[in-house]
Amino acid sequence: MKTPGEIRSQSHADMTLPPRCLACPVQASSLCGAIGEEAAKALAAISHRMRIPAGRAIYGATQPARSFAIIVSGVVKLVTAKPDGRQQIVGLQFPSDFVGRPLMEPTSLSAEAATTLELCCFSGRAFEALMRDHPDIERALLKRILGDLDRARDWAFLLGRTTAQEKVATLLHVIAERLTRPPSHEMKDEPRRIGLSLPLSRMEIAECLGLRLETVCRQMTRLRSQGIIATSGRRRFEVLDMDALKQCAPGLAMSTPA
Amino acid sequence: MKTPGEIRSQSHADMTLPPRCLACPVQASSLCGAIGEEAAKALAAISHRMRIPAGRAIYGATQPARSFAIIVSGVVKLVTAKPDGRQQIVGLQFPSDFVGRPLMEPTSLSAEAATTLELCCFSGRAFEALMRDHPDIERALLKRILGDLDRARDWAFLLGRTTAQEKVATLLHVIAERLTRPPSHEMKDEPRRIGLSLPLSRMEIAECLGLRLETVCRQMTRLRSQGIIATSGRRRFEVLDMDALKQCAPGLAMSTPA
DNA sequence: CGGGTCGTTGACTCGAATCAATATAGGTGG
DNA sequence: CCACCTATATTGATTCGAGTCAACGACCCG
Repeated sequence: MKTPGEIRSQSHADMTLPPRCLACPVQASSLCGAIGEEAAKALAAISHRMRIPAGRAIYGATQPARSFAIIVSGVVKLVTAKPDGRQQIVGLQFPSDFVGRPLMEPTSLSAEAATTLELCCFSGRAFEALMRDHPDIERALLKRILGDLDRARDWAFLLGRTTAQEKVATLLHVIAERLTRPPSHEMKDEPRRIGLSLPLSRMEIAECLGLRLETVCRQMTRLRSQGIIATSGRRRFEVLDMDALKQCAPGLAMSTPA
Repeated sequence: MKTPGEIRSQSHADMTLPPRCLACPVQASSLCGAIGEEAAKALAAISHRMRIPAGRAIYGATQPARSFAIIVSGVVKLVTAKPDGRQQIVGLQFPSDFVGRPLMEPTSLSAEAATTLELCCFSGRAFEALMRDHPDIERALLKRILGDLDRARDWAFLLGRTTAQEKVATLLHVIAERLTRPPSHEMKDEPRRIGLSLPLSRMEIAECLGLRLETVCRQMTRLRSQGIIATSGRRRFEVLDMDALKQCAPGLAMSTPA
């Protein structure tokens, strides 16, 4: 590794963000958009794009990988599995979210690609070193983790205090919100109808919500018969009436990214 | 690494930790024990002890208080309440845990004293300023928040994938663990029997676990009839067989503090 | 010592789980 | 390209755990 001398500070002035950053769909709403220009350039210098197929584990028991990433496209599911076979998806990470556990030892939690992913990766060592040099990176990360914490707690409310109907409606609403505005768009004329590709199977939805897959099916059938959503094929689905969907969901502060 | 400012470290050198810190039961296991001596002294300089009666809100909708604290004794419950009246306790904070939301706007989450509390408080502004000057404070905080995040996700597993029996057993186990070793004691000869004062009412336990209070009662009765726990009065309870209790609880990585 | 809150227990209901049978999508090889 | 095949999704019938409603009992306060 280069000594932290002249190269870093001097050549930063004329360094420019690489084209992939300038064209990055999540730049504005991700960690890189929340830090100073100099830090952003330094971060860009250690980043590389990576494409990961659906189903692959990013980290977990098998791979305690000390490497971090920002999601450019796709969805990551965070799974806890217990020895007796039960498992629960305890969180979803969407484009612009951060994935990884800087400073912390790996736990029983694992992260898997729910869909094909495009990641902007940072090697663990380099990222942690950069955090030390650039306080604003550390601060931005802290804010983001605090956002994750809020969402984890909203998730707990969802699991503890709602009916199957509300659970399914809320999850679909969150997915629709997070996947239809890849960059944190201002909510202009929010369209009533939107169509998208569901990043999760019925089984995975059930694992998110602490339900059985049959129950998820039934609730989706119900929402379909109420004219709130439509589905075709296994993954394509459409929100026909966003307001009605929101109606079915309790509180939900979950949608807002960190 | 200690290039910046001999002056600072020198003037701090003759400062000493106040007596209340030296005698503090949670010093070693809390944030202050995870930072450098200089930072610890600076933190001590802006801290003050505060006693809060059970039931009082620490922050929340009513009081978006920008002030932070470390719990010296007592238990804090984190509550989300929705307009329709439903509410869920989404986390408990025990002695040595950090309470507050630096850098973040207040949310719908509120924190309340479950028992009488003894807090070591920091004014929000001063603490945030100190974070800027002392990277190790910020780093320690980040680690702690990551620990909270893990626990929040364990909580989600508990709510989503377990029976009423397991929920109650797990919560009692966590409470017993966290309240019987105020400082992070090494697990020596873990006693089979321990007695303590339950920090939560049956109703609050139910709110933690997404259950009804009658269900909590029934499960406690069951554990009692199995000879695993004993209760007397409303708040006093005793673990008669720690192993059996652990047996009833699934995974639970929840007990370990950040 | 009385009153009210909190806890316990019982009888019954209901929502989601479970068990089981099809139906459909979407990929594969002929 | 089509027919087949398997994983996934849907629907139905039934069971069971937790919720609900209700009564009673115990603790703790003044």
